[in-house]
Order: sequence, then C-alpha cells, then structure tokens
Amino acid sequence: MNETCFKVLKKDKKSKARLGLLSTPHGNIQTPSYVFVGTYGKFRHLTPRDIKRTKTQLVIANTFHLWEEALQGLPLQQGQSLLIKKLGLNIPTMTDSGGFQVLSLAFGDKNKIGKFMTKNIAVDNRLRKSVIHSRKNVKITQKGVYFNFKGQKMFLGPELSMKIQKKIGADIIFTFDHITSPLDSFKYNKKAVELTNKWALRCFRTNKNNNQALFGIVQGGIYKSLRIKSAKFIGSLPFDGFGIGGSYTKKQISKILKWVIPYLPEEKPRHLLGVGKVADIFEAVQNGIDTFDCVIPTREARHGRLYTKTRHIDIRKGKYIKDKKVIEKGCACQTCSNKIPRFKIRKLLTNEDRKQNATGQRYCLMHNMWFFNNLLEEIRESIQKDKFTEFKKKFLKNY
RNA sequence: GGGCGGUUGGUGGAGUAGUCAAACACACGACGCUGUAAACGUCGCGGCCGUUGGCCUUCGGGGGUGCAAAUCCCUCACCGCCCA
Repeated sequence: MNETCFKVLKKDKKSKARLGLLSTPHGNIQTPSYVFVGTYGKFRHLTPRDIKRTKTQLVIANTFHLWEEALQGLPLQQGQSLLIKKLGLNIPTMTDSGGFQVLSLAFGDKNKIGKFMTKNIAVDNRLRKSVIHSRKNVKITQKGVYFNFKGQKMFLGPELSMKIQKKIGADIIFTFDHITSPLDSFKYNKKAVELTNKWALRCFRTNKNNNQALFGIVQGGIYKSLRIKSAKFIGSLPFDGFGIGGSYTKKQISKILKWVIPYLPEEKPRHLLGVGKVADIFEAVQNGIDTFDCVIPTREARHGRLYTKTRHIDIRKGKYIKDKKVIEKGCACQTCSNKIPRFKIRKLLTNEDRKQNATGQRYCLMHNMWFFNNLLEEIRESIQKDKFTEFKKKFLKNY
C-alpha cells in the first residue's frame, strides 16, 4: 500500500531495546531515533542546511497548526509535499493528528495544566475538581471535538484530521485520538479510550487508499486495564505503526510502556508521543520504543538550556559572562566545532536585538539537536554491541 | 565669581507634604518548560523575622519648619549646563 516499512535489525538480550530501520519514501531512519518537533514545518532560526548538520533523521509537524495552509492547497512541485516544501529539506516526516491540541489549547491552557501532572493541582482537591469541571469549554462527541480557540468556534475530528494530514503529506501520519488530562477519572478515561478506538477505525478507513503510513494511537491514561484494552484493540488493527500517547506523571511512563508494548506487533514501529527528557529516553528505548518526539531540545535551546553529557547548563546565567569555553569540550556540533564560546552565546541570547538573539538561538538549537541525535547514535551503538544496559547505567550515573 | 538644573535601589527612572520601601523598565538571582498559542513563563531583588504576615532602616550630608518631609526652607558636598 505504501512505501514505508520497518525492519527490526537486532534485539537487545537484557531488555526490550531494539535496533531498527524505518524506511520511508524520503529516506531511512535508524532507530531508536529522536524526532524533532517542527510544528509549523520549520525550525525557527535554522536553515535547511543547519538542520541537516544536526543529523536529524525525522521531523514531526502538526495538523492543527498547518491546518489552514494545508487546505489552501498551495501549488507544489510534482511529488513534493507541503511539509517538504516548508522544511526545504527532503527528509522523512510525520504529522501529529491535532488531538493533543484539544488538551493543550482548548482545555489545558485555560486550566494551567499540561500533559504532565503538576503537584499543586494533584494535591489540591478543590482546584482539581474545578479543573475537571471546566472542560465544558470543549465538547467532545462521536463526530469529533468542538472547542474554542482565540474566540473562534472550531471543530476537529478523525476524518478532517486525516484530510488535513493528507494535504500536508508527511510520510507517517497519526490517528486522531482523545487524550485525557492527568486528573481525569477512570470512568472518563474509559470513555476516552472507547472513543479513541472508534476514531482510530474511522481514520483507518479514511486513509485506505492513501499512500501515507498511518500509526494508531494507544490511550488509557494511567489505568492498567484501559491501557491493555486500548493496546489490544489498536494493536490488532493493521496499522503501519503505533503511537503511545497520554498524560501521566513522570514515573508512570515506563510502567505504562510495560503494560502496553506486549500487545503491539513486534515487527511494527512504536512511537512514544511527546516524551523525551534524557532519563525518559533511556526508559523508552529500554521498553522497546523505536521513535519519540519531544519539544524539549528545541524549546529549551531557545530558552537557553544547553545539554552536555554530564548536566545541562543555563547559558543565560551571569556566571557565563566571561566563560570562554565551548558549550561542551569535544562536542562535534556546529556550534562547538566552530568554537563559539559560552560568553558569546550568552551575549547573543540575552541581546534584545532580534537578529542577534536569533543567532544566539541558532547556536543553541544546533547544539541541542546535535546532542540528542548523538545520544541516540550512542544508544544505537550500545544496542549493536549488546551493551545498552551498561551504557544506560553509565550515562545516567554521570549525568 | 554669578545663574539655573539635578543628586531616589545594582542601573535607568517614577514619585514633589500623609494611602511610599519606592511605579515601570533593565540587570542580576532562583525555578520551570515533555505529541510547541512557548526567542517563553513564574518568583525574588534595602535589612531582619515566627515570611499568604510583621518589624526596622532609608530617598547625597547636616540643620530647620510642620501633627506629618524623598517632597517645603537653610546650608555643605558633588555633578551638569549657561554667563563672566
């Protein structure tokens, strides 16, 4: 049906970690791999060449954000997708379905709650109730989701998401799912899983004659029975791959993966949606995740947090004002190999001049993206050498 | 020598008698960011404490008027501009 396929090349003996090759019409991805989030189909302050230099293999953009542009139907060259055109780079791509935005935009922002549980809300029962109650801003029906955004009434559902994603033209697309908040009850999550399953089927049907690879999404919140139910159902459908979504506390991620993964077909790729801090990466890979996307490397780069093998540094801090060292000694990213010193990056990044500031951000982005891609390369090597567990232990010990 | 203007926190700069420890901004500090409404957000920034509050000290120095002064008067110091 489509040209995207996956091959497991090697399985780790001591864990569920595995090495794979994900092939798409726009190139191959060695897995496990980080997927960088370019919501609007681009990375601010980076040129296509810059992106290439970070060793980025795969990019995920967003249905919600590219919605309007996609439906406008701008003229494209033969065989070119909107996303490739926007990126200016011929590399493998994904799009998220927009389901997450229903939580983050219509529900989450109003209540100051994201996908990860914050202590305050979890502890304060009154606040908790008011947060749940205020979901009245969003109306979720069998058809899809009605919600308000910037004062406008909007609707997004499985069929429309598929339509938009087809127009965007990524190699891999996701089903439209119903993500829940970390505060939602079992009962609510049960309904959400049932709806997600129905929507998944409808997405599957809508995508039937399409050559894009479609990944089904497993939900179920923090509830074991729901997670398994969801994984069994989604896993039984002939999707090209599987996404694992949801919201949880940090500690629950690996528990959920252990519940879910046994029910997903071994030979299909597994993507963990929206998770990607350093420690989480190791957990995900260890549990058999092949790809995962996260805004952390790019967003934090723009905010001045830079990653090294032992810790992160917040480059805007005054203590770097005279620091002539590079971000990390021995780092082969463009920023470090060009010997851009910390004080210079700091000066640029804290500069109110937009242009200077953008240059600072560019240096930071190139470093972080390279860092995470390099980390994944090392992880792949360790799996290849049957030393993943040792590598994980060693890395996290120093970190 | 004469005239005018000024002197407030790390910086710029509000405030010109009571509601002022001092708006606002910057800097600095702390923290946060996990399928991106995010080049962003929250908090702190005179000192001390039992820190959703309280106490003390402050508006160049000294003196004065007033119930009450960063705010009015005198004087000294310094800075700026102008006239000699």
